[in-house]
Amino acid sequence: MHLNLKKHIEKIVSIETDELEQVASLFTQKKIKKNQFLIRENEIVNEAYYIISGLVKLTYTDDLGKLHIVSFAMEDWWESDFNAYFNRSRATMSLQCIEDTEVLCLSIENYELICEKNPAMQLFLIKLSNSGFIASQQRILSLLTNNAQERYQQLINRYPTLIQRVPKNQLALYLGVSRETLSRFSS
Amino acid sequence: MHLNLKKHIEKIVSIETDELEQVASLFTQKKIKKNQFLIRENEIVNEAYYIISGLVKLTYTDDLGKLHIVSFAMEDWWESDFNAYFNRSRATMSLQCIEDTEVLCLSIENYELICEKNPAMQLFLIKLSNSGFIASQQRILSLLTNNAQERYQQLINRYPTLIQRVPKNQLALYLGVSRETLSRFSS
DNA sequence: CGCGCGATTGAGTAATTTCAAATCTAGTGG
DNA sequence: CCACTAGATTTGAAATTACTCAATCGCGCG
Repeated sequence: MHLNLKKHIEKIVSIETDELEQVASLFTQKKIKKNQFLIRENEIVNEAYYIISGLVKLTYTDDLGKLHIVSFAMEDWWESDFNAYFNRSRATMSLQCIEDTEVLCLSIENYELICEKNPAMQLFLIKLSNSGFIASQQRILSLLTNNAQERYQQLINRYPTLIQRVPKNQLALYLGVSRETLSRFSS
Repeated sequence: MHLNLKKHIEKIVSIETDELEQVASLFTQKKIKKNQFLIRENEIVNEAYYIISGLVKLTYTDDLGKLHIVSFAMEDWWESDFNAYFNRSRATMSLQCIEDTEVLCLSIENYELICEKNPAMQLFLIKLSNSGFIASQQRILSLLTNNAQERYQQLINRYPTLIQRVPKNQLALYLGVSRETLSRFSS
C-alpha cells in the first residue's frame, strides 16, 4: 500500500522497512474529482497532501476578487496551505483539483508525531521543506528577472506535460499575466 | 557566548542547556564590513549565516547583467544561497553586506551533524525551514497580486526601519521596479 | 445545427521603462 | 565655513509593454 509514497521517501532518506510501514499507516487516502476542493478558503486546514496521481492548483483570491495561482502540484508533490497547516489556522488559499486526483492525507497531529519520533523521517521532512523553500525562492527569482514570455518558456521546458493538462487561462493566472497577453506570445 | 542565537533557538523549541551549548560550539563568528561579501557568485557555498547584527542582501545577476535583490536579511535572520549550500555546489547568488555585520557561521557539515544527532534541533531546523518556505510563498503571492506601489507600502509597514537602512535604489531592485518608478510613488 | 466555452485578435488606454537632465545630499579638502 | 564632487534621488518626456474591453474564431457536445 502507498507504494508511491514509500518510493518517494526512500529516494530521499534511508529508512527501515518497519519504520516506513509505521509512517505509512499515519496517512489516509482520498480520491477527489476534477474541480472539487481539498482546501477551501477560510476553513481550518488540518491536512497536507501527497499527490499520488492527478493535478491540483493552489489559488488565492485577492481583495478585488481576482484569482491567482500560487502553484500547481502533480504526481509525487506535496501541497497544502502550509501557513494555515503549521499554524493550525484558517486557509487564506484554496486547493482545487484540475484533474481527478488521488492523494494521501497527513494530519498536522501525525506530522508532529513523525517530527518527534523518527530521526530518519525528521531528516526527510527537513529535506522536503528545504526543497520547497528553494523552489519558492527560484520562482521569486524568475518573477523578478524574467518577463511573462520567458517564464512561459521556462515553464514548458521544465514541465512539458503541463500545457496539455492545464487550460492556458490558468497558466496565465500562474504566470501573472492576462490570458490575452499569454495568448499573444504562445502561438 | 552567542546569546542571541541561544535566545533565538529557545524561542522556537525547548532544549537542554548543555545540548544548546554543544550546538553553539559548532558555530564560528565573523565580522564583515559594509559592502563586503559573505558569498560570491560561482564560489562553493559551505556556510549558512545567522545574523547577530547588521543587514545583508541576497542578490542575483541575470543574463543581461542586471542585478536583482532576492531578499534582505537582518538581526535574527538566517541567510545563505541555500540551494548551493544544501547541494554543496557553487553559488548562483551573492550575499553582500549593506551595513557592518556580525554573523554566526554554520558549515554544511555541522548542519548535517545537527540534523543527525539532536531531536530538539531537528525540530528547530524543520520549523526554520518551514517558516522560510512560508515567507517565500507569501512573497510570491505578493508579487502576483500587488503592484509595486502596494508592495512598497507592505514593505514599509512590516519593516519600517528598512527604508532608513536601505537606499531606495536597492529597494527598487527588491520590489522589481525601476528606481524611477519607485521614486514617483514613494514621495 | 447551434450552443457554450476557451482561445485568439484588434484597438484604445493605462502603466512602466528607458534615457536624459536636473536636483539634492553627505563627505572632503581647502 | 564654504566650495566641490560623487552618488543617490527626483523629474521630464518619449517609447515600450501590458491591460482592458469587445468582437471573433474554433471546437466539442448535446
